[in-house]
Amino acid sequence: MKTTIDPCIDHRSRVGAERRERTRSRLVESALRVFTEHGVQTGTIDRVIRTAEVSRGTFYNYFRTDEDLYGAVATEVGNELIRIVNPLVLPHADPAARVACGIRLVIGLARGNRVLAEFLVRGGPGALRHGLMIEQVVLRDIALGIDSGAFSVRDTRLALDLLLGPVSQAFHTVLGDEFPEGYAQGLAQGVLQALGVPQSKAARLCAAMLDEAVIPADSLFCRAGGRMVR
Amino acid sequence: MKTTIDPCIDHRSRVGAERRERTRSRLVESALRVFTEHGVQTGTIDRVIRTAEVSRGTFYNYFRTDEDLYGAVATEVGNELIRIVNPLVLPHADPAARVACGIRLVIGLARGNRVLAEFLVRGGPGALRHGLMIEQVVLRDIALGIDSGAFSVRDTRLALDLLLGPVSQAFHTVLGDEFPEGYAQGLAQGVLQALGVPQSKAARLCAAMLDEAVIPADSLFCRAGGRMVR
Amino acid sequence: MKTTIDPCIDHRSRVGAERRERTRSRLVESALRVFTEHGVQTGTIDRVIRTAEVSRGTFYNYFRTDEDLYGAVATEVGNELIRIVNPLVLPHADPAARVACGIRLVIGLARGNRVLAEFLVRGGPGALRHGLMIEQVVLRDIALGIDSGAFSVRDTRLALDLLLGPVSQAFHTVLGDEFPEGYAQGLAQGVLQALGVPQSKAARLCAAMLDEAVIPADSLFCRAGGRMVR
Amino acid sequence: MKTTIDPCIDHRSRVGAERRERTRSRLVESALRVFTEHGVQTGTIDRVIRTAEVSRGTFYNYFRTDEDLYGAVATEVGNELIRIVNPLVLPHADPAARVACGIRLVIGLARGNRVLAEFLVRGGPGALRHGLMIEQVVLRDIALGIDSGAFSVRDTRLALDLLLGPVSQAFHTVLGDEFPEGYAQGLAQGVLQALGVPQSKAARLCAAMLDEAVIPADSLFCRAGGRMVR
DNA sequence: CATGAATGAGGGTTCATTCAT
DNA sequence: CATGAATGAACCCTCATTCAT
Repeated sequence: MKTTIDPCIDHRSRVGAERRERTRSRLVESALRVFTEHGVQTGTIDRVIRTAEVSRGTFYNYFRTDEDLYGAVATEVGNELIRIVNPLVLPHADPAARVACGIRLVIGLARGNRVLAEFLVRGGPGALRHGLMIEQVVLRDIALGIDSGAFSVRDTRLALDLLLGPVSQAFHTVLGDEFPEGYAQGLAQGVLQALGVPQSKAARLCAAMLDEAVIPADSLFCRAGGRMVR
Repeated sequence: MKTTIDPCIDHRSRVGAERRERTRSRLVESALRVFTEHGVQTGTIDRVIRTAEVSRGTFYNYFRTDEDLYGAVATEVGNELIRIVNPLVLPHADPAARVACGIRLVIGLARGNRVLAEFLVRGGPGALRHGLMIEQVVLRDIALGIDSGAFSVRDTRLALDLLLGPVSQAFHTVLGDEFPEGYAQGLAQGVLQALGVPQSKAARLCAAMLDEAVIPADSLFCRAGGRMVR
Repeated sequence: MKTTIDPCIDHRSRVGAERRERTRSRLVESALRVFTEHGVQTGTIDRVIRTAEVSRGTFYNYFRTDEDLYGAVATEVGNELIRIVNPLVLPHADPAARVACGIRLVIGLARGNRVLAEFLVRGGPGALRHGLMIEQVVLRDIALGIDSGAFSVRDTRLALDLLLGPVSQAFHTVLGDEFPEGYAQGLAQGVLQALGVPQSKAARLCAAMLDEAVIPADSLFCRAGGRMVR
Repeated sequence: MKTTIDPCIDHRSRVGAERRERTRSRLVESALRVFTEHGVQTGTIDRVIRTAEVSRGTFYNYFRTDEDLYGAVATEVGNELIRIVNPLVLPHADPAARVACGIRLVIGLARGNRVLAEFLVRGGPGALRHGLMIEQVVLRDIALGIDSGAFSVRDTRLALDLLLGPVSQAFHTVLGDEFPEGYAQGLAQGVLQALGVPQSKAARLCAAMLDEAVIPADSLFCRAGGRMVR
């Protein structure tokens, strides 16, 4: 009605939007923590709102159902992974190098941050399918490898299974008691060979020095309480 | 006088034991069917007893909790798998051949019987750990391959992840819409290569003719309602 | 700005707290009624929530188990008894007079309000031990009587058994078909004599006029549906 | 049909009757043990048949419901009490002496045999009402005392409450941690005084020497596993 | 938007009792 | 009579979701 109050509304709505975003983040963080500690199962919401110190009603202002929440967390986890790993993978031109690098980095991250590993394990095989990580990154490099002749596999689907399968198992191993020396390199090498990269090249690529990925202190994984291990 | 009673008692207890065994089987079958159709989640018991046409109380005469039931089913599924696949794998002396054969057979079985595939997918990664299958069969052949030098992988754990990971993903693919031509052979070949078998040998082994495994009509998988597909 | 929010919050939380208190009261009342009519046994919760016209979930927002509920009711019953009887007992300086007065009043109350009698009988001997009644009132007067030489009993435990035992039986009698003329006085006199008060004094004290205790209309006992008898 | 088989039938039926009686006894014993250890509550029958090493069906050949069983046990406990106590009470001509003697003996028995005390406590106040003990023995002596002028109480019902009340509490005390010196005599004396026996006479009667009641080794109480204490 | 009391469908478990063998 | 598998009504309890304030 009065144009003079516009800036005021603007201010209010901007403040409100920020508030809203902060609350949402708190919920996602708390949910990740809860999934990590208790798995994806019944009783989640109670724990989440207690962890986030938010009321029940507030929760439902942000997520309509618990699956909605799960999807949001999985998506953000995927995006965060990309944000951390992608910059370190992209410099490599060779698709095989990219895959090797990506696998080793992800396993390294999971080792250093149990929150991540737990979530991927607890969430089941579906956890990796949410968000955009798979689509954007893995498929991109697989396609590149097939097209360039670096991989001898012919089928995209098959390649995906040969890659994600071992990585998925790796998360289990990461959480287990014993973590064999050179496991990450070995796994990456195995995957490359499975895709058709010659053993010698695979071995060489996986033995290469690797800058360890570093999780930013303000990352979702850290905010969700992941204590750095090792 | 005394001896005339014995057979009577024997008869009674034998009849009782048989009845008991039949009921237990009905429950396990029904549970497998339910897991298959609805996944491993809440609400299981109700559905199982309805499917088995058995009272609530009867259920608890056999299984103390739903996890107990799940364990029983997983164990029996594993045992049944061994019973079917093992005889066809054992004739091969070469560990690589065994692995190739085993993988292809299992995928074939899963294709032919959705009950099996669904259960393995729905049950999550844990489903394969129950029972004795892994211990007895897979580890046996992996150890054989490592010891004989057929595989170049050094670590058992690593080898296991490189093998079970892709197979696990394969079950997903089996249930999906598209099943690429030559997928099973491709996957087996990939696994062999991952384990360090030279590409040429891997390709040859996986292209070999293979007697399709046949599921006995009285098998748990069939009793549980698996419609044969293709 | 800030201060204008506070009253709002205050208001909300006050309304919430009141509502909560009302619901809790409804549950306790209903429970007392149920214990009274059906005894303390299995099947309580269902009946309570039906009587209180409250959902199952609501019940568990207030009491974690049925024993929890029982404890709450017993405690409140005890407290209510004290609240009613104590003011009439305290004016007496003589411990023997206090005991006589207390016993007669309680029996009178039980006669006038079956809810009370039923609960004390159904709840078993443990019902009287909850809350603070015994500790605060009975033991206080017994100790007084022993110390002042009014009672010849020496042991507190013994005195308690000689007092609570007959009173406990009295509740049964109150609920029975026949209630002998002068029963309450007789019982009180017997207890005093048991404690060592001379027969003549005991008789005199128990024959004294007694203002009947009156149960406030808003008392738990009335709210729980006790129809006044006689 | 044939008269010649009569003796045979007789023999068979006699043997059968004995068998039957033995099984019934086993069940009653087991039930007493179970009531003693777990109280009178749900889950009884399972425990009883397991203790008696008898099948479910057999149980129902002897008792139609669980209350039926409880009644049988209470009755037998009462009868056994009479069988042990009565012979030691009857020699006394004075009703006051009889009551004093009876109370002291019963408390002594309960002290020496926890099975007895537990059952009487667990079973609630109703336990003493079953069977014939009360009718035959207690009432007999109370009537005697009133008629002879030994007791000044006038009402039978009142006298019963003044007697059974304290005894009932005594069972609780017997099971408690501390058992005051001279408790049994004190309680008996208190009861006598309550009934109107002069303090001096009551004190004298309760201080008299007392042959301790001895529980026959083949008594129900012993067979039910009561370890003798003290 | 925040709050938290209330909801109630949904699931799990027990146990007295029946009944075919 | 003995047996024990089967029954199912009756309970207890949880938790995702709604809604008045």
